[in-house]
Amino acid sequence: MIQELKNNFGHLFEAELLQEINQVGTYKDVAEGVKMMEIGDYVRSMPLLISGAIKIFREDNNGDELLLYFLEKGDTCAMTLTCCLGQTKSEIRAIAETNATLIMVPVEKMEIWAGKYKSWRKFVFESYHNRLNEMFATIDSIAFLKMDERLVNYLKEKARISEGAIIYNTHQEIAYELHTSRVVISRLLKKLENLNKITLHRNHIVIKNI
Amino acid sequence: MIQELKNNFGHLFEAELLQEINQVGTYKDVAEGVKMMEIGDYVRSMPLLISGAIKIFREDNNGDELLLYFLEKGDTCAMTLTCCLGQTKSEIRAIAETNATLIMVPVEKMEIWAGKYKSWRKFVFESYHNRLNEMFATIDSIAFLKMDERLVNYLKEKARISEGAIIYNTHQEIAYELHTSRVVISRLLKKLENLNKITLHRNHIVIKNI
DNA sequence: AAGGAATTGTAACATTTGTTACTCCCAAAA
DNA sequence: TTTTGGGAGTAACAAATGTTACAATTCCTT
Repeated sequence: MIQELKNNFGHLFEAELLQEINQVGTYKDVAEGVKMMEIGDYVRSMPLLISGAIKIFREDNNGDELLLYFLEKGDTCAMTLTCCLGQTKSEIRAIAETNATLIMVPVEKMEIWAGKYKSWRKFVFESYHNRLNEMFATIDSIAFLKMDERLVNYLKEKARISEGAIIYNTHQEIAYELHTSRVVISRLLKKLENLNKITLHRNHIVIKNI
Repeated sequence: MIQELKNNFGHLFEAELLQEINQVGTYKDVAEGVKMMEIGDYVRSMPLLISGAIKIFREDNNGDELLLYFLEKGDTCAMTLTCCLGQTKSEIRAIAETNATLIMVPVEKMEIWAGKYKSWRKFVFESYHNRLNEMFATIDSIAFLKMDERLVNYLKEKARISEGAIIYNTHQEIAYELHTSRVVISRLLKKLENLNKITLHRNHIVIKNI
């Protein structure tokens, strides 16, 4: 038994299902920055995230992109879940935000286990539920908040994900993820620095008090 | 057997499941404008939509609201699906956009059928998939489009839903659903009228060519 | 018919966000 | 050491959206 499997999913799945996952699943390491799924891709296996974080993007026809949410330990990809069954293409892009480890499960198992294991159904439904809620949060953010508030939320979330007070991003990168321009981000970050909430450095930002 | 059940879901579900739905489900009529679910509500039964349309709203702490998407014939509510299992509260508000008819199924059945019927699992997964895609479309709209384009999309969708070229809404109502102000909507509608795409009237809008 | 409320049109202005342009600074490469 | 390129700061301006105010019209109620 892969120990990480038991550690991260042991409380969710019964022993028999854990055994099955262990047999058919393959362990996989992904380095920070690696693109794990592209818009239009077909999905052949389902990832169970053991450690690290994955960021999920949406992109429009002009190549403008927007960060939707992060996947973390214990999560799975909602896109995969339905793409397998419906044979449809991915609507999102997935990039490793940090180094990540995951277990890949062949898609055929998904439907089989859904009929066989109640705990698996529960896991899948809850995954959907979580993803829907993340989407609601994203919509709230872009619909109801102004850019300065969105930026603060972004910084908080990044700090939480990376488990530290330093965010290693350029202003340009932040601008892409929030779908705005570098100048706007620089402007707002400077305001936050003047409010003594952060300090700015080349290539990184230190969170002090936001 | 309720005839509408067979007509709308007969191609999705096997005979045995249809029988079960028929036995435990209750037929329900909802008049246009009626609020069917409020944010914070607990959900006790699952609706299968037979006819009409239901609009789904998100609202922030200040009472600002935003139209997310419409449910139509053959759809069900994704919120219900997870709220039942997880015993969590609704994150959305549902209002009948037109007169609607639906079949209400007790929540207990959902999980039972998910173990028993492959067609039910397929239906539930596809419902989630459809809802996620609606959410993506909503996010695209508010993140990447300007208000004039959002308004055009809104008018198209409304016309499609109501199956006619006349939209019975005031500018104020449209403003609420798109989360902007009445003046902005009046301004943009007037532009569309000048482009000969619509004609404006008190309490309704005629779509000509958009 | 008169009064009042709701709906729409429109001007003027404020705010937010996006764009362009230029500078300086830092770090890595030559 | 010098060069080069990316990152960041900032001003000036443009565009989109939001706000306030008021007038005109229509419809409903009295």
